[in-house]
Amino acid sequence: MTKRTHHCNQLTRQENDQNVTLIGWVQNIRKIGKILFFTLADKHGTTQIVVPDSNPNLLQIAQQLGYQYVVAVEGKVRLRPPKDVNLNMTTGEIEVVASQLHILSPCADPFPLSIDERDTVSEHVRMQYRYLDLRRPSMQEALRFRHNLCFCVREYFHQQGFLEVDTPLLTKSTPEGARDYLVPSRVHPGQFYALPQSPQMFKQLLMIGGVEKYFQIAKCFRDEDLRADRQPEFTQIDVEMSFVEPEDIFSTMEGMFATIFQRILQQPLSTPFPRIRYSEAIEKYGSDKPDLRLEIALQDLSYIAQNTNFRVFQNALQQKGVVKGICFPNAAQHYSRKKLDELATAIQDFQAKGLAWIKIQNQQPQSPIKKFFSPSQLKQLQTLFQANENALILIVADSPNVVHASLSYLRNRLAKELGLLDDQHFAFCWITDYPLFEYNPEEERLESLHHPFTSPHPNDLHLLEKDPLSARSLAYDLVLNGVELGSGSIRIHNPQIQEKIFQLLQLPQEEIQKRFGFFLKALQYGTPPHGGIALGLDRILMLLGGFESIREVIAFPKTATAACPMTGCPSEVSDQQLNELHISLKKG
RNA sequence: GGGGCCGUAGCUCAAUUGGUUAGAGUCCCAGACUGUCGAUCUGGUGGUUGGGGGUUCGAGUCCCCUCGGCCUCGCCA
Repeated sequence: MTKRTHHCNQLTRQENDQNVTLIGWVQNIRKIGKILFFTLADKHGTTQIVVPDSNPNLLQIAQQLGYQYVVAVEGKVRLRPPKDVNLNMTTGEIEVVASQLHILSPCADPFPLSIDERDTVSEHVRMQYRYLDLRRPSMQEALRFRHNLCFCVREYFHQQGFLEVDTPLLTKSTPEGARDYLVPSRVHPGQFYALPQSPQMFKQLLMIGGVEKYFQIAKCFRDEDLRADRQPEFTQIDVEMSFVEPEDIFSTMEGMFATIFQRILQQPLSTPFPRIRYSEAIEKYGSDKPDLRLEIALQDLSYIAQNTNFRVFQNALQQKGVVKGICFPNAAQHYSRKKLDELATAIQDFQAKGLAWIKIQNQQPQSPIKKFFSPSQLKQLQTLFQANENALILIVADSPNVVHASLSYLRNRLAKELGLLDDQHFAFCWITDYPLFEYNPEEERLESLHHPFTSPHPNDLHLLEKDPLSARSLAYDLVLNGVELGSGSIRIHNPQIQEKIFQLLQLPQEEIQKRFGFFLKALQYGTPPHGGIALGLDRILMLLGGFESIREVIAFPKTATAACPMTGCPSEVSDQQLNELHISLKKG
């Protein structure tokens, strides 16, 4: 095959007069009289090729060229006439005068999408022809970005003395948590492997195995409904360390991000990241994944509300609810009655029954509920929210969960609508001191908030029996710009405590042995204190790269229904395959 | 499982209150053009309006079902 001597972003006036060979895809052909120009593109860039009128045989071959043909061009570099220099191209000072053209591969017509970045192509078509979509420079850049970041992560952990260890993809189903993807066993009729939701138990077993510092860029699988930032298979930066406390994990990960920012983004990153206790995050921002690009916090006005005549506030407070609000300066004129109604409708998703609002306009509070407040109460409100002219205060009265979910949503939504969020700014924070358990009212039992291997907070061990819901854990989340990047914890290394947790989760002894027996056994043989974290690699790339969806940083992503329009998976399989797997399908 | 938006030429879109033969740009084909670079100019090809059913004199438009895409609530230890 013809070998290329240069790539398509390489030639400058330095190479003037040199004989070169380039190989690439034909981008666009311009025929002017008897001269023919075309742009040749490879992954590095583009170069203009001229087929001169002095070579009729070559022109004849050039006539056969079409969009996205793969062609090898032999020719001589020459400087363009000064008036025809194209400053938009790296190679715009030169062109290659073709002496030979070899069509290596023609391209089917019609071409199903445009490679040109200036054109928009629907995402469905992009997914169907992902291999063509990938030819777009922005997608090449996204793939390179992902590679560079992974490379940087591996180098960082390597230098810190970590070992990257592969863990199995065919493993044991451990209910609790997300729905598993199952793989039927041919050799064991009626039995199934599960694809890992995370390598959780394996990385702990590696600690028991004396590895001390483990990391892995690990594929994980969860059979749950999708979102813009959720795929059925995704990638985690998975980390586990022995003999550590939370702060050791924090500084290790901060070091990783500092390295990424320095090498990949070439911008400074301020460390350490702020640490915020879970309870404080909920009180101040209504969420355990606050967007700290925005300083505005929620305010509790229950003490004012309880003295007003407003029935809605009274009722909420009587039912152990709260009245809280959030104030946006300079927002009043942007929110008409109609838009405020839309906000009220939107928070119905979170079971909120209503939205109260106050605008400060012409130095006066304007509000449908103004009549329920005395002048001094209005004054108190304005002071509490530091509400100046043109401020907009949004208030929700309900149970704490509803109030926090609603106001957190409104905080994010208005910040976005008002253009207060700079996507070039990266605000990290650690959320700490999570509760160990939450109550599942449907199953009438406790559930682990993080996972059942999470160590209780040492100061709260005494609460496990009498008030488990008040017990804190040594779990933590890392949040970036309002998105949860991942979570981790210090693990339980004491088999008695681990068994105690399983009991509190009301797992029957038999069940515990069946699911986790091997793991409890392992804990008995000298388990080092250990802990770790797992971060969503795709989400990190999405945020640092300024993408709207993690699909943009995954070469071959799936749709919202977990399908692939390109390969057509999932798909039916033959009866023979099913027979071998001892599976019969339900009719209907 | 629920809610919202969407589906018209290969691609990106338009089509008035339900009213003539569903248009435009681009792509492709042919011709013209000796410095273009999203070339330009002239002409041409290209349609099961996602699919099925219904209402109507008449459906891209209204109704029902269905398929597909995107967003979102629930869900995601």
